[in-house]
Amino acid sequence: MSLAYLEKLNDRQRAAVEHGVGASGGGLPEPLLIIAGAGSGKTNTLAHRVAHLIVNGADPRRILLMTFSRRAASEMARRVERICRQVLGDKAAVMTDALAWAGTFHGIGARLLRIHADQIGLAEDFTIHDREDSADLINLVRHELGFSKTESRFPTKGTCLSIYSRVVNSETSIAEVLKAHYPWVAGWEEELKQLFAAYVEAKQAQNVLDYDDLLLYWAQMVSEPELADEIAGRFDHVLVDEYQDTNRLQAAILLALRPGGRGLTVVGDDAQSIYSFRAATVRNILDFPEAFSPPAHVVTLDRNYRSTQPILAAANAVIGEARERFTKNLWSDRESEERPALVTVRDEADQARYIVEQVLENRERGIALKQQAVLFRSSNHSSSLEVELTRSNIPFVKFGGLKFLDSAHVKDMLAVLRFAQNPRDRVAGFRLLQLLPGIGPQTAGRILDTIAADPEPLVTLAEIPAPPKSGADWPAFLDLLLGLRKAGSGWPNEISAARAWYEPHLDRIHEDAETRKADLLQLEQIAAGYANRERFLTELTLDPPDATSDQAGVPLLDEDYLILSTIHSAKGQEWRSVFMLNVIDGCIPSDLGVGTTAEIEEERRLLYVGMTRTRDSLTLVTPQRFFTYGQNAQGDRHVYASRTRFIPAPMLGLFEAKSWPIAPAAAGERGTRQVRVDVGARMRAMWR
DNA sequence: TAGTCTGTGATTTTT
DNA sequence: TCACAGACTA
Repeated sequence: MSLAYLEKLNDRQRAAVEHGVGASGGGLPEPLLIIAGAGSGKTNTLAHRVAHLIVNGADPRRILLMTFSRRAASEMARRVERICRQVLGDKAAVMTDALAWAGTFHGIGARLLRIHADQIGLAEDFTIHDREDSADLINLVRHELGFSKTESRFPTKGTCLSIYSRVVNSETSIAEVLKAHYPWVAGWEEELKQLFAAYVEAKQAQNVLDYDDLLLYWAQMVSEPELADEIAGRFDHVLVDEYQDTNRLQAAILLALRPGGRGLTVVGDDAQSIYSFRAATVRNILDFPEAFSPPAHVVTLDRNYRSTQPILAAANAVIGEARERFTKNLWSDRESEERPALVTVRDEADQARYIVEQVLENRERGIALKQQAVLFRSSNHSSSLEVELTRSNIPFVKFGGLKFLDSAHVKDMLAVLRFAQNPRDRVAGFRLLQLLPGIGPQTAGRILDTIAADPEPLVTLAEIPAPPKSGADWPAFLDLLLGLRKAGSGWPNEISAARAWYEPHLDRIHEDAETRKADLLQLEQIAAGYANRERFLTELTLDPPDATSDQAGVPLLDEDYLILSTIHSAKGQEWRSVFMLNVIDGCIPSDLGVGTTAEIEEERRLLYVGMTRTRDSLTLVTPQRFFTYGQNAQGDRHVYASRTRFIPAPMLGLFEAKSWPIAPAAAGERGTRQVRVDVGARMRAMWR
């Protein structure tokens, strides 16, 4: 048997791949922690480990592989197959197809819950609420409890949900969460407790789970010894990627799945921990070794294969200022003369023009648009760039921020399907009923109340008298729902039926119905890719399409387009050329994230994550003026921005400072002041 | 029920 | 500023 694939790894990677595999005694490997710096071949190492396990006889059906996104999971599966093929030949495809338990924590949780639903008193056809749905349900409960009419304002639905979610995911008390993260809400602790209790009851009555429930129910299942044996017994090896971004609840699940740690491998980089707002805690990865006895084996990968040395030098310097840090500096033997650029521009408009110019120049030099990315802290930072790109006919795809699924018409369509799937889902029903003319919140609520008691609510729905003003729309509505519920027409025909019913209502409700219809067609195409309605709803909620494009529809794979992405969504990716927007105080770190030192530290890591995404060229742009929208009492204004505090003056030598536009040559002798206003050009421009 | 008006709170990142 | 919630009116 040839193990040539191991030859291509460096010593550390190889140690991580081989740890405990085929050990004498034949038991499962001792727990392993791989600290993998940015660009150190982390994905590749993990894929090799999985492949190595399979090649050495591990049963792929009994390997649980958890990644932070489904895209990462399928990428991993692809690599595993490629490696296995070198040894196993054509058998590899069969083996890696059996790698069925690869996905996100939430996705795997949903699957296990459906399998064991019966044993934990859950109806198997539960539907899953996304954040918005959860917030809507909290809102309904909030009204019922009368908290919407209090003297001083009760926190909004979104805030309530965030608090709830943090309490659950961090396994702490409301009081602690309020004190640490929501001090201005501290007076509402009792009411919040009531609200959450009622929220939990509502979810159960309606047979719905929210994101947090997928983890929470899973954790509950595995804390019950008998069920724990059954579930943990499904797996021999459990491997977790991006472990620095897991929370306490997820750690608890892992520990319950592999109590002694045998067979457990986790990979991560504490310097890239950027999800604490989701209750992720870097302690998980730091405390991992000592959670076991003997402590877990640790392998550190610090050789970077991605970026050039000058880029790493700058990134190392930025993370070097961190108050706590556990990973070593990254190193690379990719020499380069080119330091990362720190470019000063006048304002956001110039920033956009500069990016467009540079992107096009890069493309002239043979770097495809897809190999270039523009990163930013917050989704709205790219808006002026998006305008400029559209003007210049540069196609782009944006990751992060507002989603396709958030638009009202898409949610309406999904509500139809969800209500048919689970007629006890009140949020879906509430939304759906109000689409009919003559039915508002009052009537909708009453109808839902009457049918709620019935085990098959749609039967009652068909029997109750039609609401007075709904006219001919009522029977059509019933026909649709009953038809869908019987699942007579099959998938994906069901979604066509739903769309046929919905479109007239869409025309009535929205002015811009035509553009919205295009989205619905797209939704229908996406739907065709799933086996049935339940799978479609579940997977769309757990793994929503995360990109929006300037053009309608998802761009074809062979088209070239520029990547725009939030730094968070850029995790794990790499490009040949990376631009970062608004590298100024107020954006990175965000004004909102400077409350505590822990928050500031996370913002620093965010900059680090962004900088380490690139292979060849890195450009940080700092506009001198930045427009803020009314967050301050004064309202709308622009501020004179300064370079981010994470790149203090002593660090400037690691960068190539430039300003743009380049001052005309005639003025060159007079020294190099950065601000230069071409008044003449402005005068001329007035008349053009 | 549906549309308009007013006052207040909020800010970002995502499964 | 903007978005949203609640109140008021036709």
